[in-house]
Parts: sequence; structure tokens; C-alpha cells
Amino acid sequence: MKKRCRVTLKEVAQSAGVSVATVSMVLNGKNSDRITDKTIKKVLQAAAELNYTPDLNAQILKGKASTLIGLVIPDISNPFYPEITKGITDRAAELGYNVTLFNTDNNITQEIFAMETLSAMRVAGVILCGVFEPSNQERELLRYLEDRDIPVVQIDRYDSDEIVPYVAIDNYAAAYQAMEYLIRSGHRRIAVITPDMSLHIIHERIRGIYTVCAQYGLGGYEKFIIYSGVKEMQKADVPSVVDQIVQLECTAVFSLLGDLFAIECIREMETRGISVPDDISVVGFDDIQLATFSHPRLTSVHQPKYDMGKAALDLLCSVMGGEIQAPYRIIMEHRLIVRESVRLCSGALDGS
Amino acid sequence: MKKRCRVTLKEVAQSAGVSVATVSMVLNGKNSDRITDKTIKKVLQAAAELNYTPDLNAQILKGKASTLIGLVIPDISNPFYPEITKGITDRAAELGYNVTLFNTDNNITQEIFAMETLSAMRVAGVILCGVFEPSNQERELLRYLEDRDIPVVQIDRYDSDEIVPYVAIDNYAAAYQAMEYLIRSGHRRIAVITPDMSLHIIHERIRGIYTVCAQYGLGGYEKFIIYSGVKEMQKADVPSVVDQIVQLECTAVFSLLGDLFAIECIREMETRGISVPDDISVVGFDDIQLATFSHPRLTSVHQPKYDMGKAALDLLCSVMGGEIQAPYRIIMEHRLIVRESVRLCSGALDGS
DNA sequence: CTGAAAGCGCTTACAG
DNA sequence: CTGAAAGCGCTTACAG
Repeated sequence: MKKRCRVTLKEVAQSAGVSVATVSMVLNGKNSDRITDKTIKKVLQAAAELNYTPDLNAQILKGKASTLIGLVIPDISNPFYPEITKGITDRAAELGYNVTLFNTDNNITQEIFAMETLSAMRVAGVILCGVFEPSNQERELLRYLEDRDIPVVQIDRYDSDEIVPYVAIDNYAAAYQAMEYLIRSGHRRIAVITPDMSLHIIHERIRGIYTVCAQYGLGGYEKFIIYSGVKEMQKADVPSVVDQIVQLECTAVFSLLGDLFAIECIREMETRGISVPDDISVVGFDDIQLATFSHPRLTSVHQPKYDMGKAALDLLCSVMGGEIQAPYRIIMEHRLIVRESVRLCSGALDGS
Repeated sequence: MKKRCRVTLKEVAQSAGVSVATVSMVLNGKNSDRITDKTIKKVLQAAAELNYTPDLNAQILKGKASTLIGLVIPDISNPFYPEITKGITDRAAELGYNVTLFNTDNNITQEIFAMETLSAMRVAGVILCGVFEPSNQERELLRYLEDRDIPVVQIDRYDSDEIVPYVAIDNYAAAYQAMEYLIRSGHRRIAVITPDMSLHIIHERIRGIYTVCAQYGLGGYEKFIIYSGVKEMQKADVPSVVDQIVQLECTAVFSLLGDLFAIECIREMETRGISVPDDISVVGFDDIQLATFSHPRLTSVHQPKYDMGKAALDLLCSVMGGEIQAPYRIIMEHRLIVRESVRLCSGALDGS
């Protein structure tokens, strides 16, 4: 199992009858004003004939800046991430970076492994949508990167102590707004489906919900919070969640678990003869493409995923350039997209 | 803009009071049976204290096999690709490979750029879902990789001359089966929406369609083929495509452009008062997640995307290991998933 | 049991 | 205008 042999500078030099230094110079266009046209031509021709491609590993070893960016996300097959990823890779391509993709499956062990690999690769930086569980290990990991001088930014999921710059939406305000919309539509018994609490952004959303509830005089709201007990949606959890919604006699549901879970719940309700939005209204989070095509079309909190990806890459470049340090955040604009899954009840408030 | 300094073997050696060779050996566990436990302990401790991480670039330069795989696809935000990608990255993680992602946006220039970068990176191999347009440039690109001894396999989209091993479904049979289903459901005027013909797999599908039509005595089928003129679906193309479907007085549509385009057509029809499947039946291709959630739920040709990804990585490993050479193909099983978007007409044939 | 030395493929001062 | 040499961070025979 020998290493495949590739054409080296030396071979090009021999073929062109010059030194490797000369070849290197003409290929990099350095000092090329001081090199004969004839030599240049010879070198270029030899390189082309031999199919020469420079070895990036060697170049980086010599001190060339790495163009590799590590992207660490939970799961590319979850519809929330491809758009973010496209934003990142598009901007990366524009700027001359390449991105290496790691899925953690929300598993800290895989996240640690990804970071170790990225560190060994000497990536220029990493964009992280972390696992955050257990949170002490997540922080250890961030320290691990810091110890190794690896620039990192977070996207979507960030930490409360903000030791890393991040781009995200204002989760507090987004949840507040969606919940207020439900309340003003006349709903009073609104179930909130939420993943476990290890994510700070979920805390933020819950905080927004409590705040708006207090504002509208809806006390004792805890009982309407349904913990699904998972970080990502599991289809198997849907029936028991719907059981609870029914038991709680809710007229509306707000899914902090994202649109897919919301839509699965709608489907489960429909099979039970519960109509959406006539019997129960539903609001999702993230506004993935599916929300547009579901039936009824889903009202959801839009996150500008593609733009968040672009912004994350730009932010990473800034921290790589040393222009920015934590704490630093970029808050993107969310939007409540009203579609067809919420019904106006009798108690609806006018205006807004 | 100096290179960030990372801890090197030399520093660890100094700190531990031994030579770099010794450090290298204990860290790699080589000849460690011949090294004192005390030395090992010293080295390990020094490495940990200094946050040492080996430099993969240097290791690869020294002949270590690269663990990087290049994945080149049209667009990660197209729902067809994330699942493929997950299959690839999952299997890659199992086997100790990492994957670097490139989107071509179906643009040969970007594909060329991706290949050049991958070549410079000295990747272990590449998995390609190519642009194929213009096809001479695509072949040139394949030769480019061959010249540089870079193992490559194709996924989903492959070439007619099979100079590269690939994994795909039997596109001929899949289209044949879907079309036959439509015919046996009683449809005779079936519009086929197809992208431009630069893709061999589309040729295959069309061939399947012609064959089954001939078999059932449906001659002169060309007039029902609607060329959308694009490789990927453009929402803007939908209205004119629906115009043609109506003009052709079709009772069914088969979208070779994929499910998303099919669903967009359904939506456009519904806004025109054409009901699916009552007035017009629709069959999609690929069976993306959306097909399950659309209204009506879409009958579609299922491609085992995740498994295709896994298979592609395994295949790549085989060609990297020299065990396999082109021509070689892995044909995955497709399946026609019957849901709600096709109506049984009066002329339906029994059986099957 | 451990170290000195060569070399992987490059680039970059420094000579000439 | 071009080349010889050092060195990036490693690993691997080869000494001792």
C-alpha cells in the first residue's frame, strides 16, 4: 500500500532543465519579472506535460495559510442544515476556502472526534453548531480549540457565557412574537413542545414564552410545557406528545422542536380526527421548505438559514483575521410567517 | 499574517527531555514495547500539558495515507443530496475518512475548480455527481483525475462509456415501471417532463418510457415529451410547463425532474382549478421527504439515497484499494411508491 | 532502549 | 537572471 506517486517540483525542474526554486517561482508568479520568458515557457510546458499539481500539504507545512474550514453540525439530512451549509460553502467558495463536513448526530463523542481531526488538519477555522450536552464537555471542547489557537464561531446554537462569537436569531424575541400571535388570535391554552433544556437557545425561547404569558395575564404556564425529552424530533415521540396536547385540552400548539415535528403532530392529529387549524392551531419553528408544502401550510418562525451561513463564514474570517473577539454576536432577523395552520378564535384581540 | 504557531514534536521532546524520534514512536505506539514505561509516561505527560496535536499535513507529506475524501455534488440545498451526503459521511466516519464538500451548481467551471483543489489537497479519492455539460469537458475532467492517479466514483449521474465506476439505480427500469403503472391505471396521454438531454441517466429514463409505450401500442410518443430546458427545477418554469400539459390534453404527468418540480406543478394546477389526481395524475422521481407530506401525497420512484451514499463510499474504498476498476457499477434497487397522486381511470387494466 | 540523520514536497532568503 | 541550501513537522530506517 505505497503512497500514490504524484509529480513533484523536482521532476518538473529536471524536465525543464532548471532548478526547483525557479520552477516554484514561476508557478507562483513570484519574482517572475526577473525570469526570462524562455525559462517561464519551458517550465510551464514541462508542468503541463507532466500534469503537475502542487502539493497543498507541503505548501501549508511551509507556512501557507490553510484554506480548509471545518463545519460541524448535528445532521446534514435534517432539513434545517443544508441551507445553512449552502450559505457557508457558497461564501467559502467566493473567498477561496473549502469546507469539510462533520455530523455529530448530537453526540458529544462524535463532536470531540471531529474537533480532534480538524485540529490535526490545521484548519483555518471552524463553524460549530454544537451538541451542548453534557455542557461541561462542550465547554471543555471550546477550550480545547482555544488552547490550539483554532478560531471558531457558533451558528444557531450558542452558549450563555458567549466565549465564542456566534450568529443566530433573537430566540427570545422570536418565541415571544409567535406566542403573542397565538394569544392575540384568541388562544389561551397553548401547548409548547420543547426538547430537553440543555440548549441555551431553548431557554431563551421559553423565557420569551413566559414573558409574553405573564404580560397577557396567563399565569401558571408551566403545565403547558411539554418536554419531548429529545433534542431532535423522533417520529416515535409524536403520539405521546399528541396525547398530552389533547389531555391538556389545548387549542393551540407551538413546536420549539421545529417544523418537521409540528407537521408530524398535525398528521397524527388528523388521523385522530382532530382538524388543524379548526380544532387545534399549530405554529412551527425554523420555516423549512416543507412548511410551504404541508397541509395546511404551516405558520412558522422563519430563520434566514442561508444568510446565517454566509454571515457565519464572514464572521469566522473576521476572527481569523484577529479583527473580532468574543463576546461578539450577529443577530439575524427572524420573521413570523403566517400561513394556514392557525385559527382566529372568538376571543381574538383586534389590531396587530 | 504569520502562521499560527502550534506545538510541535520538537517542543514536546524538549519538554520531556528526549528526542523527537522517541516522542514520535510513543505517540504512534510503534516499538512502544521497546521503550521504558517511564519514558512513555514522561512523553505522554509533556504532550498533554502542551496540548500537542500532530500535524496531519506533515504526516501526509511523510507518506501517511490521506483520509480526506472529496464530495462533489450540484447543490446540497437540493433535498436529493443531503441524504446521499449523510450516507457518505456516516460510512466515512466509520472508516476513518473525512469528507470535503463542493457544490458545483451544475456549473462545469466550478466543478473544474473543485477537482483542481481536491487534487492539490491530495485527497484519497473523490465521489462525484457531475455536471455533464458540456460533456466533453466532463470527460476531460475525468481524464484530469486519471492523469493524477486520483480514484473517483460517480453517484446517481454516470456516463454512458463507463470509464468510472458508479452507483446508481436502473434508470431505464425505474422509468419503465412508473410509466407502465400510469398506463395500466388507464392513462393514455401522459406528459413527461424532462430536463435537457445532457444527462445519460435521463436518456435511460426516456428510453424506458419509449419502450413501455411501444409495448402498449402507444406510438408517436415524442409529442408528449416536455423539455423544461433546465437541469434542475426552476420554479419560474412551472407555469409554461403546466400550459403545455393542458394544451396536450394529458390526464397524467411524469416528472423526470424530480419530486419538487412535480409538487410545484400540482400546486400550479390546483390554483388553476385542476384537481390532482381527479383531473390530472402526477408521478414524481426520487421520492424526497416532501413527497410524503405534499397534498395529495406524491406517488414517486424511490431512490435509496442514504444507501447509495454508503455504497458509493465503499465502492470508492475498493477502487482506492485497487480491487476494482472501471467498468464497474453497483445498481441499487429502486421502488415505485404508490401514494395518492394517481387516479385509476376507466380504461385501467386489471392485475399488476 | 534511545538518538542522529535523511527525506517527504515545498518556499524563501541568500548567493552569485 | 538562476541555483544551492535551509527548514516547515513529521517518520523511519539505521546506529549505538
